[in-house]
Amino acid sequence: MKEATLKQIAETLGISITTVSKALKNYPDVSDKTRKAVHELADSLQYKPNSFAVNLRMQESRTIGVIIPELVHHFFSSVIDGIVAEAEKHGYLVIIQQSNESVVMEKSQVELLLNKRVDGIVMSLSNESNDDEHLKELLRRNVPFVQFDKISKLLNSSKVIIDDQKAACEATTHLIHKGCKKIAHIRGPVNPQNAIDRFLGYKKGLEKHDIPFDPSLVYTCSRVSFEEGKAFAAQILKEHPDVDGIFCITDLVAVGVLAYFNEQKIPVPQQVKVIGFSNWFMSQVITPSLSTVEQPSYEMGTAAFNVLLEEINARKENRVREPKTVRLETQIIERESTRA
Amino acid sequence: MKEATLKQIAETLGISITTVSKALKNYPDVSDKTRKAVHELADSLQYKPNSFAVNLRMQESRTIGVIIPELVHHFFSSVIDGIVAEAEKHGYLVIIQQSNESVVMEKSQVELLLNKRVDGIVMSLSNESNDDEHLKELLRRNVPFVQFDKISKLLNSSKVIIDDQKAACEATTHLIHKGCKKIAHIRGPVNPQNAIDRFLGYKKGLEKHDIPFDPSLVYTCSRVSFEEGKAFAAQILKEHPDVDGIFCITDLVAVGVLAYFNEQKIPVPQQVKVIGFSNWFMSQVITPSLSTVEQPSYEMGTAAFNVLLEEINARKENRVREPKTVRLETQIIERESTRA
DNA sequence: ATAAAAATCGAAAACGTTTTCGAAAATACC
DNA sequence: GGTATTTTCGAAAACGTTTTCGATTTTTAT
Repeated sequence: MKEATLKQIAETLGISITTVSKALKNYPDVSDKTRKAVHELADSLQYKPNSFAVNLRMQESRTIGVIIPELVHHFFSSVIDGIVAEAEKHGYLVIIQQSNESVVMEKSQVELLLNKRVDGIVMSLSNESNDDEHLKELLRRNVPFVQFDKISKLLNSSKVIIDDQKAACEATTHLIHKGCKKIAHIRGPVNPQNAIDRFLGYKKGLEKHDIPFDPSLVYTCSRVSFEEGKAFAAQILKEHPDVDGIFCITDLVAVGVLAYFNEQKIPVPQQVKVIGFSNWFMSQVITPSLSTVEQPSYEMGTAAFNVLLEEINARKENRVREPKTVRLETQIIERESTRA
Repeated sequence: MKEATLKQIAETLGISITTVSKALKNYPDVSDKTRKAVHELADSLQYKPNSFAVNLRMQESRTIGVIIPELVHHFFSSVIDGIVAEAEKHGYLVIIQQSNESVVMEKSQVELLLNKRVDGIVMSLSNESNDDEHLKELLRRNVPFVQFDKISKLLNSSKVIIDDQKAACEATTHLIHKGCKKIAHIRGPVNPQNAIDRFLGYKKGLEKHDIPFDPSLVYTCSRVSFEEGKAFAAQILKEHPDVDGIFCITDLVAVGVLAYFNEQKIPVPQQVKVIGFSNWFMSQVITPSLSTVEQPSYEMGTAAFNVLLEEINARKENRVREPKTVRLETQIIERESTRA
């Protein structure tokens, strides 16, 4: 049994396709009688407009693409949650792609989404992304496009971000207020803008409180993993036994640090205080619970979709539109790992 | 600047659309000279076939839909990871939908995906799902469809699952082998098949070792949350102070239990041993680390896609195909929470 | 009654592709 | 040279919808 079409309905009712189409969309120029007849038949046949045809005719798919570095990740899955929920409200569907932190994948995925002619793209960059060419291409082709979280600062696109530098400065300040004198920073990889900004925020936090910046206290993750957190914790303890505070690029790393300290029976927060970033769910359930920076992930998702929607609509109406940047607020969450 | 089309290429080259199309697809009946010319022009114009038109013509979108109860969830995001990765290998894109554990949403999302005419649907049921009508409709309309994890057993569709009953029996047995005499079970909601099966497995595990089943030792979650885990831990301790083992429907709940025991300084595993289910990432980083049942989530995703793909191809070739059930292996992972 | 206005309908183009089938051109054969 | 064969090409239909614009019918006004 095939799907019902306008043609079928038209033929069985002895009217034209045009009229059927208009009847279903409640155009004013169709009589009540035929409108009703059409609706009834359509219902009984379970008629659904063929979206392939609608897409072709309307030149839109009501589908957007999202590219993120990693799916199994508390932050990113929360953002996607927000995007999908907001998209659904507006009748859009969401295609998910995962770059696995590789620019090559990222490029081929952008390509793929472009070929699929999605109405727009939301994207958080992979750590490798030093190459902007595929993103510039998006702008050149005037594809609705918004970056979030891990962005390319130079690229003149719409963005949804937090103020990483400010947040990191606040996190560092939090440690200082809790009495830390010698604070290490486990930072993210060199490329991503937010790793850079958080590092700068750490530095600024120190400077503000007249603590000299010591580059040997900065440890750089490559994979930003739990294991790296553990390893760096050990290294920090060996190289700087008097460290009394650690600010980590993200909660996952901080949890690694805590795990090592647990193993070694290093008392947290008494000997060392630890603060993470992003407020992963995990952070509130471990012992000791982890202080962190709340990053409104779900809201980033909804905001990203809404900015994208504006761009989509602008393009549809042939309006020019300046890229827009939405900056969301963060907040320090104090838990056991930094109690005085 | 508009996207290039076959027509454009045909006109500038002074040949027909047909020939351009064939040249690009390397049909044998086009001369080397024109083929080359077409390819060159197409490349320079960055021609990409309009997928809307291709979809309409070919009656397929190379896109599948996935409906899950919850996105921000270690298990489900891992499954999706697997689905997306496998789909990408085969040139398919994946649309994600989230039912938020509501049948109403689930129904409207099935509807939506059907209207979008995705090539197939992969789905894990919401806890509420007692109503099968929308799923039966999928089968009636012969839509390629596979269920995973939380399935409707009665529905004659393809499935990718684990043997929940066996796994739960093994988990219970594990506790018994570690010396537990009085084992409580925090079970999932009443509807989902896997909650039922895990409960049955628990019962069977007890019976096998001649431990009488005591219904008052079974606690039923409604939201399967961390908080519920904490609350039930307290309740168990009050109602059955001599409980020495707890088998939890999932790691999240088990982590709640551990959190409560940590607070109350109840020694785990000395006084009570705890085992969870699913091997969430969290479970290896908490203290004490949580014993659990490894559920191959990523593999469930890849398997689900591959089964779906078989169905899609069968339908394309008008073959009839019996629904297929893939059963994946589980494995007990012993950690600190059940050490003797 | 007729003319003007309003209501109702449908033909046709367009969206861009794929594929069938027959025609034309080029090559081969005798 | 003519015929048979192979290469190369293109017209046209089809996928199913939306929308413009003109035609027809009905209603209202005079």
